Amino acid sequence: MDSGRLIFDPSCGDGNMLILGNGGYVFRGGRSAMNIEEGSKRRPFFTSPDEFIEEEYYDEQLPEKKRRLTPEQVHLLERSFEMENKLEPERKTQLAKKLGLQPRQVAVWFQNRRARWKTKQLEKDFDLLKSSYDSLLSDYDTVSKENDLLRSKITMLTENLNEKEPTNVMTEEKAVPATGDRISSGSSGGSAVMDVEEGPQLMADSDESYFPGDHELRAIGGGGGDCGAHSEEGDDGSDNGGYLTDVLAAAERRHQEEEVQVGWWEWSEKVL
DNA sequence: GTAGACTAACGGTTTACTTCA
DNA sequence: GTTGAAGTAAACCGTTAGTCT
Repeated sequence: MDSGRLIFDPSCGDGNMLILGNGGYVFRGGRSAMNIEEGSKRRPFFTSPDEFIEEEYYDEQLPEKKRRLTPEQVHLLERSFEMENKLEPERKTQLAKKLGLQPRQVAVWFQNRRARWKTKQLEKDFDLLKSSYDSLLSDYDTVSKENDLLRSKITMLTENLNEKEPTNVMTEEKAVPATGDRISSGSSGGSAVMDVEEGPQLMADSDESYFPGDHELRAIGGGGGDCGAHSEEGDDGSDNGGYLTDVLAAAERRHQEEEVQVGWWEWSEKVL
């Protein structure tokens, strides 16, 4: 950065050292210099470049305390910052001239302004993520409740079915489409079959934490197959689009990689 | 009088670029 | 022409300290 070269400025009668950085100057040789003068005099940092150059004023100013920029100076700097938050040397010089500031001051102002902007931006991003997370959580609650409802429906319907057809309804192993048809034909909830297909994961993990991490994904993924249930109609358990769906799909894929698949019937036999 | 927020300015570090051997 | 060291300038970061409410 400001390579901080120390030079002796002959224009200063009192032999104060100036620190040169970026071709600019800083009129104090360090923080201790700030205490030399008590802050009884109130005047703008530099009202104009001419005043700065003027030796008498300059000498008077040397041990000056920190001064706030005037509203006009800040306004102009802000406008300039809005146009472009990086400062090319030429623009810096122009601004400095216009504002009656040192180029170094303009550079510092931009630096601090970028830092403030970044902080604000981080706060915004945080709020955005938080609201996204809250909404996801609320979606999950909804889906979870709906899934519970559908599960109890299926339990009820399956019991009814078993009572009516006690023969080997449950014996066929790889007949998910057929069973799906069968069950959905017996109820209004065609989605129930698709939803419950992933049931074991929900059963296993539904009490897991909502917080980020593998467990969360798996917990959400547990309701995962029920992306469809998320929609009000809950018809087909597929492709609702949106972030939630993506997350659930990803969790589902991950889950499939990690765990042995359990067929619907196998699971239903255990659970129901 | 004081605590806390804001902000001008600093020093250190990193990075990109230029110059030169 | 290429390469590595040295120099320079600017950005970023964390911090300090004056100002203001």
